[in-house]
Amino acid sequence: MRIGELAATAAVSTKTIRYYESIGLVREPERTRSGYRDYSPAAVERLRFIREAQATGLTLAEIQSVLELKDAGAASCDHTRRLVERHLVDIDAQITRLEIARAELLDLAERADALDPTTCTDPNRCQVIEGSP
Amino acid sequence: MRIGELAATAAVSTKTIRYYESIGLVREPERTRSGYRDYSPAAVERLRFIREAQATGLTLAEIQSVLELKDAGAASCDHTRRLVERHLVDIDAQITRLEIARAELLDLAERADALDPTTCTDPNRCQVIEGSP
DNA sequence: TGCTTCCTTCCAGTCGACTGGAAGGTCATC
DNA sequence: GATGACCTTCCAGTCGACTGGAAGGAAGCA
Repeated sequence: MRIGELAATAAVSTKTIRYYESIGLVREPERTRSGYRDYSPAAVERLRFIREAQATGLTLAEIQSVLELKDAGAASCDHTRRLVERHLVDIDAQITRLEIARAELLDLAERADALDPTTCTDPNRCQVIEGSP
Repeated sequence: MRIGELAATAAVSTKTIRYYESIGLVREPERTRSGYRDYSPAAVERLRFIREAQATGLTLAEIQSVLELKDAGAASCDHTRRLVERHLVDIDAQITRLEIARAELLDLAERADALDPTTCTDPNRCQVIEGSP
């Protein structure tokens, strides 16, 4: 199948497929005599795999390292598991950062509610943001 | 004071200060006869304000809109509060996304633990990532 | 033959917040 | 007058995952 059909089937853009090819995430397909990319049905699976892995938060670089092992025929479960675990640590760190930011923002919002806006006139001071405990 | 001293005092780089000036976040300072930037002590406060606002998760564009109101002498508490509240909604959405991703990853990790790696040999399938319930 | 739709390559831009580096000017100190 | 620290401007690059657009070739149909 040509790139347009693959794109429609896998619900990605043709641009994205060519981009994936350019970074080595999908292999170069056969070409028709006129130079069009000609994909096998397996390409749909590969794109689906990439999208699923992406949905779990893996970056394209991480997905690529899984795919390379898969392509080499290696038992990739172990590698994938390590990647997944590393990513889990990252996600936990991100969540922690966001929760800290969230608490700070809540604090600001409450302080803003408690303040009289007419007293907030010093152009070099904003009582909402400044003056944290 | 010159840019190096300001940078050291406010714990930012000179590059960052010039960048902030280029996007209008800090005003153009006076210049010495030789063309060096010459800052008033108030610049330290402004940078400190920017860094604090940034630490609460506001983007530079958002900080700029607060600063513009402050510079205009307007009562900015109300505007700040709205920005803060909007950002709170964003953060909650981000946290939710991350928690979903986290649950998926945990699931993957458990599945990986339960699998026998020697059965993961089909180069087009990875039992860890695929076959989600 | 013309029209449309699809395909090709290649280059450049997006977002956010900087950072690096080149080429050259200025100031204080030895 | 030489050295070194500091300053100037300007241009380009980073990261990640694409997206836009130009210029031109190919396939199918009336």
